[in-house]
Amino acid sequence: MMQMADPLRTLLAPFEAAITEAFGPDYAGTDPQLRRSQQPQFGDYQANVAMGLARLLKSSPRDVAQAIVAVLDVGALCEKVEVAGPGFINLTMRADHLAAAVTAVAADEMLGIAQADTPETVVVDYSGPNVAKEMHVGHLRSTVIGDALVRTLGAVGHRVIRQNHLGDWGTPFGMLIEHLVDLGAEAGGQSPSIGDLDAFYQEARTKFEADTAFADRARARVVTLQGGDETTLALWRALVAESQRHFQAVYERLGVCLVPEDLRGESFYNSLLGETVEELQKLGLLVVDQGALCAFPPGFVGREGQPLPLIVRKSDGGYGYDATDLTALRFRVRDLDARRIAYVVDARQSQHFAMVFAVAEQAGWLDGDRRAEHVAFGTVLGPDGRPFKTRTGGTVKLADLVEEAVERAQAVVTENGRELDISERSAVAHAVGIGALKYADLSNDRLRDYAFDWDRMLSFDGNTAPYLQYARARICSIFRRAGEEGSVAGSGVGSGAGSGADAGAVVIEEPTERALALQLLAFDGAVQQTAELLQPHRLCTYLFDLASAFTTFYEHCPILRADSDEQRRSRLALCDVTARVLAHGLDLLGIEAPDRM
RNA sequence: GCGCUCGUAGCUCAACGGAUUAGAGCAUCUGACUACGGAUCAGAAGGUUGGGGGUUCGAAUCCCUCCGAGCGCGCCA
Repeated sequence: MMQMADPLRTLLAPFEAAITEAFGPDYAGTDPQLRRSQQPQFGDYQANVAMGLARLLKSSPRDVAQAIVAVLDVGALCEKVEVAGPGFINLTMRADHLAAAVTAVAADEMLGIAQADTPETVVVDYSGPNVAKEMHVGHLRSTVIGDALVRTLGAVGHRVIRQNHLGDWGTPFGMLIEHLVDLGAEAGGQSPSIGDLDAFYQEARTKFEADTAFADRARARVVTLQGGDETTLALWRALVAESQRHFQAVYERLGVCLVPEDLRGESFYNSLLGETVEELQKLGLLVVDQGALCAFPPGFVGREGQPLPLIVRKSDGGYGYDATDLTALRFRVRDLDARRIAYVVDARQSQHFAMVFAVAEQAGWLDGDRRAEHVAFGTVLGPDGRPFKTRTGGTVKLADLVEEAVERAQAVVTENGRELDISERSAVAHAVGIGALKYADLSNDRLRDYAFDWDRMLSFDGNTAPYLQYARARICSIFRRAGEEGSVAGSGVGSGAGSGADAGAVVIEEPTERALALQLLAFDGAVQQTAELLQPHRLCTYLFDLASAFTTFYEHCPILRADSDEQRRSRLALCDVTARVLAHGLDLLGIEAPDRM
């Protein structure tokens, strides 16, 4: 375990000790409320605890702050500690300590990311496409946000279980299977390639609505499917397999972690639905209402003010998604032993999940130790401020979106890329296009709707993936140059990050070096916050600020032409850590960082 | 009708209940280069944080209310 690098962590213990010493054991464990200072004039960090504490102590905030500072032992860390304003404690770090802390980060494979004291099993439910339908822009957010959370939660030491809640069961499959039969699948024994999944779905739907005989067959087919008829199941499996090939192709193109083993579709829970009903019934949580078996979680009312049910079993004896979601939650708690379950699903389903979670709490599946969270997100909007559609008003297919992103990136890279051969140019276009697409989604607060804009997301200026990738590529270029100058044999750019072969001990002298160091040390905090709040945009903001801090440093501080060899090696070390943090941070977002662009 | 979410600079977005001056990026205007990658940097201008109350030493943030936008609200998922 590396020593703590982030001063916000290092300062914690001295502050807690000082608070206890100043005010007695009753105040042990008081949060000192340490923060980065917003402005340089207020130091590097500040503690805001005095204002709140003054209220409890019936004292003035400044006196409380003074009392803490009087016994605060941070001489090895800080060069200045002062009480300011209403009672802020402003801390200015010693340059040698910052330098040592950055050096510690450089020596750490995790770049300062602390591992959870008590690792938890976290289930992340994301992507969730529907069989026989192509993934569309609506699946982009769930897939991209979920994947970033999977990576980030894993990075802080949790055991992450991915669950792709495939829509592979239910009433639509009657018509889909009948349509498949009409196409001759049953006779030939070989499933036809579905090709255009959406067209297939639409054809089935059209027939279902126009042809009553077909509709009757479809409804009957649902019953035989759920009854376990082998012939029907074979057709269903063919349908699912064909769809899975499509999904997996998109996942691989998009570079998300999901693999076939992560698929746990609705059909999986079919055999467990009865147990769920039984258990809820024993607990006395179910009542029959209008022929359906319902749970009525308290506090939810419908249009007429009547209690709103979760329909655990429909009046026709079948099961809907209320039952499936309850069963899936129970399975995740009981069989997967989840402590935390994150549902990365559209915000429009918030009431549904609130009700599912409420019933799960009544059933004792969730409690203080086991929590479920709806990681809700808003809609992707087009230029008109309405949900993003194609020019003809159709849904935007995810696969098309991905290809267009790569094509547009290809054009930009071709225009600007230097010394890149064809194959490298293509790889860079892929990294930039996919990165831009993902970053545009991740960099906004997920709860808000966001406006989709190709030009903005692919710009090299502003809070975009290309800007971050470019900042890192420039650093790689410095190391290539350093290598060419022959100062250190074998100095090159590693695949994952910059190379530190030419780097030495960090020395902090210039203000821009100091600002960069402070930002580098905040990586851990940004990652922890992202994992705790499940908000990837926090990591995006951090990385953008880091890239900005780097370019400022880069403008002000000559690196290869530094005044001394020691200074040069120190600055190369800062470059190296910056490149590695950028690459690692982007990787946590599921974004590649090419060495050259 | 009830409920959920959102409302911050011309545009796109940040901001853990904290500091005189609410931050960035686009766009606009000024500057700086034969460059450690100009796919850059420095600076200016631009906001009664939708309106109004309240809590607090301190509010964009918490509470109430009104206005506006979006989305939900019984057997589809």
